[in-house]
Amino acid sequence: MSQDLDQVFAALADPTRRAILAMLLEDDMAVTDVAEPFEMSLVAISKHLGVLTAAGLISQEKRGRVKWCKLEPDALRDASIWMQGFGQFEPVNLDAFERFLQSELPDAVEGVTPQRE
Amino acid sequence: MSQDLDQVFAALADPTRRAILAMLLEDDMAVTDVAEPFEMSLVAISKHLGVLTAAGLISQEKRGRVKWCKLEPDALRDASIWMQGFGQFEPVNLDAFERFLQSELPDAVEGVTPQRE
DNA sequence: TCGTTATTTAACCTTTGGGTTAAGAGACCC
DNA sequence: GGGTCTCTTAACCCAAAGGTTAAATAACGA
Repeated sequence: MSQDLDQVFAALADPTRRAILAMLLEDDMAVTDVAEPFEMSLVAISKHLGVLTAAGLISQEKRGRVKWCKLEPDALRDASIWMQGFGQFEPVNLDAFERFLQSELPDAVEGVTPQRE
Repeated sequence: MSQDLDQVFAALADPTRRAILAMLLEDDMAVTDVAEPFEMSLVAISKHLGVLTAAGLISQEKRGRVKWCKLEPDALRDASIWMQGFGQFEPVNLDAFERFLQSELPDAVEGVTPQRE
């Protein structure tokens, strides 16, 4: 479905959301912990997580009072296939990927919302 | 750069723009010809082309009074690499890609902006 | 030079997106 | 039960996105 791609690409268009996905690549996380490194309210992060969930990029499971966020990389499959139709891109160049992570992981979040002090 | 990815993914999030890219996969086209199959104004298409150009996904070259639009698939490379970091996706499954094209090419544009008569 | 074709700019409108704060709902602990 | 922790909902704000029509620009063809 075309609107699935809409949602996936739109979700990926935000640097905060991409950073969240990169964090979840390491491990499942609770909402509060996801929010911790960002310079924005928990509510904002909660909304971002809602967008990611709607796009199918993560799933959220509530256990007790904490809601666990889990990466669902399969949601990227269709988008990836779509893009590959435009050209043969590297067979998983992990080095290049690492560089992206460097520029998008929590540490780099200050770059996203530049604020001194 | 993180904002490059912002622009690329944001550009891809719109079905009209993805349809345009799919059209350009076949051949370079003039702005008017790109606009022809869509049920929206030429101005709107011109703006979409501006977004695609800003994202680097196409280039536009003016020859005489017509501006030619050309696909620049390399712009997808970084985005593709980013996504592949989340999983090994099919080594270019062209069948799957064809299906996407079917659902996004001009004929399917009515599905995008559903309007009878 | 004049009308036509190709495209953009300007001005506008409405919806969506990303953020805020304040209040609410559940689950936990004592 | 009362306080606390986790997360969402509600109400709001502002900027950006996607569309419109009307007017401007620029190249062509006669």
